Amino acid sequence: MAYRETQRVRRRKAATREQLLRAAEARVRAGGFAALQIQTVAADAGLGVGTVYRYFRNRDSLAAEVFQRATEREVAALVKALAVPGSAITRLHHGLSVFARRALRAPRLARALIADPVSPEVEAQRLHYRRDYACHFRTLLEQGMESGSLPPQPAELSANALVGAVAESLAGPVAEHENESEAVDAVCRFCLRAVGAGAEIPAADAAPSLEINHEG
Amino acid sequence: MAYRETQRVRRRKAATREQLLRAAEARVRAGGFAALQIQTVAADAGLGVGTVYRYFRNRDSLAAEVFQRATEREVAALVKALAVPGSAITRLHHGLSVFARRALRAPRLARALIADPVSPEVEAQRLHYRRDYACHFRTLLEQGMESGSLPPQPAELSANALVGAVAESLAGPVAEHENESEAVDAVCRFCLRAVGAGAEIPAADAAPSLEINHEG
Amino acid sequence: MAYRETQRVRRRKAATREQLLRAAEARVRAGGFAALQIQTVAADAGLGVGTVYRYFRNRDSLAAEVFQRATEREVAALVKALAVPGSAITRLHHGLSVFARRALRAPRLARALIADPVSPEVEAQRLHYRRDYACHFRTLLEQGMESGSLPPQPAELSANALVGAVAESLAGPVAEHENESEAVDAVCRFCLRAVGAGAEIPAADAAPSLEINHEG
Amino acid sequence: MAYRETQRVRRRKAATREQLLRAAEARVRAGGFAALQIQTVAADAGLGVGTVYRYFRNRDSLAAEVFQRATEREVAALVKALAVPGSAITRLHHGLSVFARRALRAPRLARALIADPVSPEVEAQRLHYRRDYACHFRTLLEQGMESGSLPPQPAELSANALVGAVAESLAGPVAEHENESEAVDAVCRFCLRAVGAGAEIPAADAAPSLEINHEG
DNA sequence: AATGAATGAGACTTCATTCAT
DNA sequence: TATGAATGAAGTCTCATTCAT
Repeated sequence: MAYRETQRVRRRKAATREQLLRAAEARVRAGGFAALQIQTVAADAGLGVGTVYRYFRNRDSLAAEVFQRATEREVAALVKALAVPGSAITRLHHGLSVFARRALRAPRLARALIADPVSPEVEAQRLHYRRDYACHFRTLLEQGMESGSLPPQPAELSANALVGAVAESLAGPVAEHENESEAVDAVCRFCLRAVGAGAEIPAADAAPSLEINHEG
Repeated sequence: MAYRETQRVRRRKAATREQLLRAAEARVRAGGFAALQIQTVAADAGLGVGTVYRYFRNRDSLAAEVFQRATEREVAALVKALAVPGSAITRLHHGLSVFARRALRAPRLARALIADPVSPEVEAQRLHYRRDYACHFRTLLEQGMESGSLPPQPAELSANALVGAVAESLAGPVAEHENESEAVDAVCRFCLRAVGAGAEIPAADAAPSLEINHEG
Repeated sequence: MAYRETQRVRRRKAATREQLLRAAEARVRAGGFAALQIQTVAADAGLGVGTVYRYFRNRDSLAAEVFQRATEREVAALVKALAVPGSAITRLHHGLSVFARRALRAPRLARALIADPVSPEVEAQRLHYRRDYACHFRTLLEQGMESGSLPPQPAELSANALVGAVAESLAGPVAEHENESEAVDAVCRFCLRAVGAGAEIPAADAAPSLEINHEG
Repeated sequence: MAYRETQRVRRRKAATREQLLRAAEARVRAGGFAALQIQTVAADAGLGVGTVYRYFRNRDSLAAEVFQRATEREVAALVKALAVPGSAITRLHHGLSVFARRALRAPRLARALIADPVSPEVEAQRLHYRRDYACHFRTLLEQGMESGSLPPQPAELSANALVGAVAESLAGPVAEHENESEAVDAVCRFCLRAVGAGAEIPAADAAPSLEINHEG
């Protein structure tokens, strides 16, 4: 009756890891990366401190994985949003809209991913994933420039500026808005104008209205 | 005699306070608010730790004042930049250009003021001063809208978006640029288009070229 | 059938125990008793940590047994070396030579057995086995004294001093030697003189040259 | 009334440092370097944990200094003992006698200095100081060899062997002795014979009888 | 019987703050 | 008034041991 890593155990382990990551992300979501503390996370997950170290080499590794997962989720949501038919500008609009909405719903998390001071290990993740993220905006911008529908501009810088504009206005520490939808619309218009697509901004009532699934 | 003594003392106290604030800001400039540590600051200023507590109630108070002074300096620089003759858009352009350049020269400080996680006490300062800061952009935007040279838009949100766009693209953790002047120009154009002044963007060689005095 | 089953099981259990002890000793050999960690040993042996506790009550028990086996092996090697024909001094020379060579080949292990700080449980083992070990030297010394070929001396103390002299000079933390054989010879001469057999030291080329089998 | 580091404060600081080093050494003296724990030492010294770190960079630094001081004291005692008039052998005898007595009085400390496993930082100290220590024995041995009163032998190895012989027989984990003076005498004789000075060993009642001051 | 996931006591270290000088 | 010595709460990480599977 030798020990076998049963299906059940494996599932439980995966669940524990998941639990830890969820607890960790919940903390980050509420208080940024400074709030990701081993003891707290362990307690939140209903586990012992030592257990955390069975699943993650150290605090930074846990933080890096929280970062990675959250960012990948954002990237996935963006990619999905961009997968609509239409011109580069239309798709950019969709992407911005989704990004904006998500930032609005989880502002502290958005800031954490975009601007929180983090350890070098996590910073590396940031560089990696942000490049990935910005890349999608960049590609659209380049398409738009090629087709002549967007004026020439440094795509990389514009992409970062878009991220900054949305994040700061909707999820920044001083952000404030009465009506969420209006804020999203306004930021989208701001961004589209910013990249030079102002003329083609659809009417407000034609704005993309996608459902958002924050766990997706 | 007694009076002069008092005055001399008062002057010395002011100088000590100044020293501490300078040392503290230098740290923030290099490593954000996390780098503002009492012992380090005291040592940098050539003073004792206890002395810090004679001039500031606690670490947060010191941080708040560093924050305040730095922001006030930024506001002053902005106000000065906006004090040029010309249309709202021209002045906005000047303001953005100055803001961008300053962010570029002191990126870590810019991030610290705009996005670093801080204690509630400092966060209050942020709210106060950022409102002040954005107000100047807002006023110009409102003027532009009134005169019809800018399309209608929520001024507050646009102002924040401008700050975010500049900060993230020039001073953000992923910011990267080969040529500083070009980056500044590009961001300015991005911003002017964003607020709807795209058509009136001056040629690059007509861009405002102001000297910057970082201590000013 | 049932009997053979039992025997097979018994053999397997013995093999597992052996595996653990081997892995544990390997660690001690490399890093002393501090390097004997349950998790490491289990992993090295390709077994689970829980399994370790099936075969040993706790860490100290495992350490004690590692200690015992290693010391017994040393004692056996010594006894074998002493089982040569010849005078007490000749045999002592053989013994020292073997001891020295073994210490030289496994210095960290030698230090672990002789000097590493260990738990009281293991310390008890040390006392027991070291007495056993020294006993053989002691016996020879006493024979030598009786026969008049060695001057009177407290045999127990001399025996310990011999162990210390060899261990420290060949396996001590500051030990250093260019040529192993010469070092062994030199220590042997040192020891023989120490016990008062200086005059009878054989020429270097007549030194005993025994094969050493470290697993034996 | 500017703060001045008064004589009194300076003295108190020195006293605190001393207190910490004493407490630390006391622990080492009782339980080896493993017993040198920050919390324990702080408590023993009647100080807070943080205070330890005002005086020592970290645990290893404290350990290194304990090591250094203790070893320097041993070296000094040895040097003083060797500063008697007489032949190399006479002086060697004095030195061994002092070394032996000190090892006997503080056996755990002696073992800690000579054989305890320590961090690389402390190990470096060991190498440095042991070389220093052995050097004195070595010099005498070399003098003896030159003058023909000692047979040729590798001085370095002999010196280490002397240290090992004394330490193991008097301070080793298995050391045991009814009469301290006799043990010291016996070891000295053992050592003198070992280096080839057997014939010149003074009568037991002519053995050097130096006072020992362990704090000296 | 074997396993390894879970545990938590215990060690180290940092840094804001206090207080005697 | 200025100082910096002293403090200890809080955070990270390790590793022997237990226990459900």
